[in-house]
Amino acid sequence: MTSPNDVRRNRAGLETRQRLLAATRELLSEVGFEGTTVKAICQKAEVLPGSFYNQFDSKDEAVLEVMVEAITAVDPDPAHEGTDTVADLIAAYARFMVDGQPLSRVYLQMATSVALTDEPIRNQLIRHHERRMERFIAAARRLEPDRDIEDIRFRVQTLIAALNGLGYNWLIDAGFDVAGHIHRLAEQVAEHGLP
Amino acid sequence: MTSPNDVRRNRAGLETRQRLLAATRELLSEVGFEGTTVKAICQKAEVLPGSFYNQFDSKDEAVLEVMVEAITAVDPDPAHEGTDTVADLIAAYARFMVDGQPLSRVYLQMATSVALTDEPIRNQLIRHHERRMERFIAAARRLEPDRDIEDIRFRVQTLIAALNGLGYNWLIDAGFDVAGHIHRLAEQVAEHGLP
DNA sequence: TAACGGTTTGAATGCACGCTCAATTTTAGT
DNA sequence: ACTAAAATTGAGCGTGCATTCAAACCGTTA
Repeated sequence: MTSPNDVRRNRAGLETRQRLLAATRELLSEVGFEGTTVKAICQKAEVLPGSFYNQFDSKDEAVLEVMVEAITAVDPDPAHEGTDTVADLIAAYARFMVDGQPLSRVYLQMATSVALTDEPIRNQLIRHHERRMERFIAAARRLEPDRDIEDIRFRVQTLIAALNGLGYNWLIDAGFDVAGHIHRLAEQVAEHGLP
Repeated sequence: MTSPNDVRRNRAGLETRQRLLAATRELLSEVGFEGTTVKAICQKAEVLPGSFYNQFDSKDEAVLEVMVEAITAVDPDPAHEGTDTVADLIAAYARFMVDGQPLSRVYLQMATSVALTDEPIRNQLIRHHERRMERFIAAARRLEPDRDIEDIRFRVQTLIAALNGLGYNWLIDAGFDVAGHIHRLAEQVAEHGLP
């Protein structure tokens, strides 16, 4: 066991761990899961394979840690839960996309690669998605209390799908202005309610 | 060269080729690009590796063929271009998703895995996406001729992103009712115009 | 400063991958 | 039936992957 929680570590070791995690993040975001090899991680982190395995039991352990990081990073500012508006939530997603790099790119990629074959990751993603849905729905009911709850649910699902879809556009075509597009979407919702 | 166009082939060879392509489609859809190994393809097609390489120069050639297949399959009924409505196009996408399996799953996966590192595939995807945008925009202008063209462009982009996003939901959570959701979306557009 | 233990080293291991090939069998035109 | 080309066989090759390990190296603390 070399898990960081049950072993007394030196400062040097913790630094190495951080460098390895940063390298894993960047590689996952740039070249995807296939291209993220232990050798590449070690080269980027300027560390030899033996040190990698002093910090992690396996390659998957490092990758998993970055992915869980990515999933939790999508949920912005949990303190405001219960008071944020739909426009707030949409804007927060745009911010996560652009400022949250490279983690945001990892998040988008994950959904259609590792999540398909890795049961725990998939379940975590699905649970996260449901939580996000509920938060959007709560905000939408505050915005339009009179609208039918089923209708709100349907519209929120479509809205979140659109946000993710725009993210995928951006993932493939780096020139696509996600932030601008999502910002305009947020304005529209603020003015005219859910689409 | 073992390309099927410039070599005289026997019936047996063509059948083997079809079986190998079918196996590749299914594997890409079920286990993604990583899990799709030559050995797995051959086992599923009940063929030995030597025969695979009698039909294809490389694993990538077979995978590429399936991916191009998937990209072109999204464009439904090109004959109706110029007369179809937005609701038609949306409904056609729902049909492709459900009936077009396993090709539709390959299409969705591709965008966030292979397309990131494979330049030709990425360009083909981007070009395809633009063509689809134009077709939706043309239909939207027929539906609402008075609306500002930039506004239509923005709404269509959001709409297509939502369709793709719903597809990704379904990719991860097989229980998600894409067809139903997209159908409801088509109805809404038919009644109240673009969201 | 001694010594215990975490850290780094880098060569080495085993394995799964894509891919090859000479021998053999099957197909199809004559 | 003959024959030339196509298809199949399956052992085997090289490569690059994740991972291991004994030895050397330092940080920390008593």
